Amino acid sequence: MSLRHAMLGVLIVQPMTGYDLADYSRATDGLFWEAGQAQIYPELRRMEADGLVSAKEAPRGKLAKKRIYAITKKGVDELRRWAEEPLVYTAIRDPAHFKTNYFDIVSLDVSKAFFESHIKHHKALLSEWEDRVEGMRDRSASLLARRLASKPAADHDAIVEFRVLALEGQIGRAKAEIAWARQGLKVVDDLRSQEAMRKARGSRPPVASRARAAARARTRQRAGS
Amino acid sequence: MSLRHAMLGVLIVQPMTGYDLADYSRATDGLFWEAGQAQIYPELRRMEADGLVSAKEAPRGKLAKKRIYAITKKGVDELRRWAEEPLVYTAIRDPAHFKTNYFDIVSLDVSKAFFESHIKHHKALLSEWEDRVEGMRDRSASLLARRLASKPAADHDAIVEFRVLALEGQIGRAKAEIAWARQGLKVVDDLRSQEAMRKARGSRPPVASRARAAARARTRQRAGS
DNA sequence: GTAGTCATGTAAGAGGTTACATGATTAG
DNA sequence: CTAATCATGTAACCTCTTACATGACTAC
Repeated sequence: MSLRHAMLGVLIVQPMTGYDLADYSRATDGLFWEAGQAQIYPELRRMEADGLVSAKEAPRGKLAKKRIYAITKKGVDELRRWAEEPLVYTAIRDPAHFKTNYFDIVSLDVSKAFFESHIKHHKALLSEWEDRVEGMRDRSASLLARRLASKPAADHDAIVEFRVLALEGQIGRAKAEIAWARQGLKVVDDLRSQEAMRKARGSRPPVASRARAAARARTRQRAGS
Repeated sequence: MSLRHAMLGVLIVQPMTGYDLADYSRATDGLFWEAGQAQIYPELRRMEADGLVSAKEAPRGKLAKKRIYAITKKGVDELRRWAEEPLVYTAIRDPAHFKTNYFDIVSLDVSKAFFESHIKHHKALLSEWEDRVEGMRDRSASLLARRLASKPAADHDAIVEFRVLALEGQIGRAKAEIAWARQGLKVVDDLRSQEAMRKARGSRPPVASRARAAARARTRQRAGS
C-alpha cells in the first residue's frame, strides 16, 4: 500500500487538501507515486477513518468549503513502520522487454521504430530526474526546503541524500533502458545486413551467419564485464 | 493486455492445457509474464470466446477430461498486431526506490539491511536471467527448440536474438539495481561516519560535512559519464 | 460573462493476488 | 494406500485507470 505512504510522506511536511496532493503527485517535488483524484479522495477518507490523518474543514470563498488534511502522531508512526518494514519483492512484468520477445514476427522497420522511441522516452525521463536532483542539491525544491526548515541541521544531509538516492535509482534505470534499446538497434542492424546478404547471393543456407557471430561476441563481452 | 499475448506466445509453439500454461509462466523457458491459475483459466475462456484459441476436450485417464488449447489463425494475427502496436508508457512506480525517500526517519542499520537484501535479491535474479540466456544460446530451452524446429533456418537468428535481447533487458535492469544499492550502502556509510564525528566532538554544527562533500563528488562523476 | 482553476466526489472496469473448493490420476 | 501431481475452476479483495458529475471561485 504505497499510495497511502506517499501521501503521508507529503503531509508530514505540511497539511493540505486532496486537490493539492493530487497536484503534488505529478509535480517535480512530490509524491514520487502518481495517482489520480479518483484514488486520492477515497484514500484520504480511509486514512482519516484509520486515524492517520485528521481533517479540518476550512471555508473557501463565501459558500464553498475544503477539507485540509494534517498528519497525526499515528500517521507519522505508520510512515516509519512502513519505511522500516522489509520490502516484499513481487513478480517483474516489463511490457517493453516482454514485447521484444516477439519481434521475430514483426518487420525490422517496426522493431527499429520501437527501440528509437524507447530511447527517446527514457532520455526525457532521464533529464527530468536529473533536473529533480538539481532541485534537491540547490534546495530549490519547495517541499524539501520546507522539510529541512522544520528539522535540525544535523538531519539535513540524511534527508537530502536519501531523496537524491531515490532519484539516482530512477536515473540508473533510465540509463539502463537507453543502453538496452541501443543494443536492440544493433540487433536490428545485424539482422538487416544478414537479410541483405541472403538476398544478394540467392537463398543458400548460411552456416555461420554474421548475426550469430556478433551474438557470440556480445556474450563474451557480457561475461567479461 | 499482456497476459493474453504471453499466452498466445506460448501456444504459438504448441497446444497445451491451462495447467501447462500456468507452469510455463514460472519456468525458465516460458511466458515471461507470471500469472496464477486464477488468471489463466478465465482468460483462456475469454480468448476462446474471442476466437484466438480453440479448445479440444481430451480424456485424461478413464473418467477425467482436460481441455487442450491451440492458437488459431486469428490468434496469430492478434499476436502480431499487438507486437507491432506502439507501447503505451505508463507511470513508473518502483517500491524500492520509493521507499528510500523516507530513510531519513529510519535507523542506519535498517537502511543498510535494506540495501544488502536488495543486492542479494537482484544477484539471484541476475544469475537466473543469465542461465536463461545460456539455455537460448545453446538451444537447450525446450520451447525455443521446438519453435526453431517449426521455422526455416533463415529465421532462427531473429528468433533467438530477440529472445536473448528481452533477457538482456532484465539483466541490465538487475545490474543497475545492484549498482544503485551499492551506492545506497555508501550513503549509509557516509552518514554513519558523519554521525560518529559529531558525537566525538560534541554537537558543533558541521558547516561543510563529509557527506555533503561526497555527494558533490558523486554529482560530478555523474555529469562526466 | 466566461474560461480556467479549485475542490470533491462516484461508477465501471481492467488486471492481479490470495484463498478456497473439488476431484481424478499417478508414482512410490 | 497415500502423497504428490494434474486439472479446472470460483470468490473476495486490492490497486489503478477512465470517465462522468457537480459546483464554487478567480482572473480577465
